[in-house]
Amino acid sequence: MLKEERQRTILNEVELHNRVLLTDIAEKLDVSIDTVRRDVKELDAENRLRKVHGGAVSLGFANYSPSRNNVYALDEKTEIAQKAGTLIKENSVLLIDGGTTCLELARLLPADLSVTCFTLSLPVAMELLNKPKVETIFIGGKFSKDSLITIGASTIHQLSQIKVDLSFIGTGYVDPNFGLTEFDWDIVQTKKAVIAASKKTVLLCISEKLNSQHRFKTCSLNDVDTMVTELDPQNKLLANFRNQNIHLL
Amino acid sequence: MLKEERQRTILNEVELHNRVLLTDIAEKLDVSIDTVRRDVKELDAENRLRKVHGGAVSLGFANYSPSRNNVYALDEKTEIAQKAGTLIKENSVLLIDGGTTCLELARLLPADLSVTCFTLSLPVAMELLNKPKVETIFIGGKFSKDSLITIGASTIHQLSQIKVDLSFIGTGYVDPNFGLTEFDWDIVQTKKAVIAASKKTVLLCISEKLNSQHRFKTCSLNDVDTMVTELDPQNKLLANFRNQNIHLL
DNA sequence: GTTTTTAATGCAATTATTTGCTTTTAATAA
DNA sequence: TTATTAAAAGCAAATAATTGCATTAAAAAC
Repeated sequence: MLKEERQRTILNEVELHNRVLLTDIAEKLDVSIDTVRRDVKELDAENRLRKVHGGAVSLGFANYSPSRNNVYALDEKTEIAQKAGTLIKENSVLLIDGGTTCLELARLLPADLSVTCFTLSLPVAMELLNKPKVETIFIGGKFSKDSLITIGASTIHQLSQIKVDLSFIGTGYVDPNFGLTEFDWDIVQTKKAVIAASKKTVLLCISEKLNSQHRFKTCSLNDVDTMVTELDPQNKLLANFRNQNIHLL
Repeated sequence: MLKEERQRTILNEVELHNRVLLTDIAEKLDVSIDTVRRDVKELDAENRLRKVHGGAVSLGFANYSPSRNNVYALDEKTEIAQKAGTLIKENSVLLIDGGTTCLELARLLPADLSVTCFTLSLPVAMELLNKPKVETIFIGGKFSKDSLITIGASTIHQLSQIKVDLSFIGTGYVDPNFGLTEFDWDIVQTKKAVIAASKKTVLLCISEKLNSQHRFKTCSLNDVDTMVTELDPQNKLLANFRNQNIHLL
């Protein structure tokens, strides 16, 4: 039997059943497990399936790479995400909110970082699933089609059941006096629940949003522990945010 | 024997069987293996076949373009999804499982269909969020990186709290006697919970999976109400699946 | 028609791949 | 934790590919 035939058969099995055991394949093809292992290794290297301990799984839809071409102020957000990343400790339990800045944080998580990560954002979850050592737990609920996060009573109830070490949130608007505010009431309720579920909360916020406000209040500025912007903490734009019992990064 | 003639024969063999062994050809044409090797090398250089260790394969055989839509047996799955779609009633509450066939169902939901749709699959959720009139509710929990669905105690508990009109599930393996089986124990538990949370359950399954089985059992065949394959319900491949108290579509 | 040149083929020696087996190391499950 | 199972690494036998060379067949030149 030709190697190509064998690999074709393996791919078929994987595509058909999504997941196969090397031992099953070896038996089916009547070759040694070593051969199957080597084949699967090759196919994995060619990105035609994914090798896992004891078998192989279909790539299927797993290779999702959303285009981040049209992200507003991507450079600033990347800068923020990088700074925020330094706050993460190995083996801690995180919660990552929605929004493009938080998404960027998820994307930049190192591949060798072991953490447990809750999220209620669909794009963030997609990113986290690319990180081999991140255990991802999704907070379910009704989806907001606009923000791609889950919202509503069920989401909030589930958040009330957990307490994470560190959460990263975004906000629509932030002001030294009015605190964090949003346009959408449901989102505010969800963010409140996120903050309540966190020992410490980190706000990721591009400087452009500083000194802006809207109708619904999420929390006061000193309810969050750290605020990360793309600016140097000494920057004078942040003057009003000092002396607010908040750590600037 | 002319070289041209020989090469023509080789190509015929390759097209006919998708693959050939050099030794077989040499014997069949009664020339030395060297000659066959040289012929195949030439044909490979002319891109008329692909030379591999020990033989040759047809171009179509190994043809794999990573950019192309990568879903195995997409046509069959589309056919299944279309048939399954006819079972959906306006304003009903659905639950859609993971897997590429279920994903295809989600993709093909009409834009004007108003339904409430639960899911535990991340890709399915992505699709549903494109449907303006579908209210999407995600069943949260720990993510399986392989299958991109949520699994585990929390997921199952949440499933126990709901009762949907109609659920669509896939399966890894299905056999008239052994019923629906899977490779993964966690997935079986989740699927059990899905079935329990449904007034009616529809199994989407391409015919290639018929009469296959694996180690963990999800349920018996008659625990699902309808099975949809790409085949005509009268097809003889489905003979063993009739008289199983199951509706074939 | 003969000679020369060129191409095609088969053979043998060498080199490279493939494969299964064994041992060691790593990962997972109980 | 310990026991079990899988992966990796190294080895050896079998098989395939490559190369150079000799022989034969075909084509071209004289």
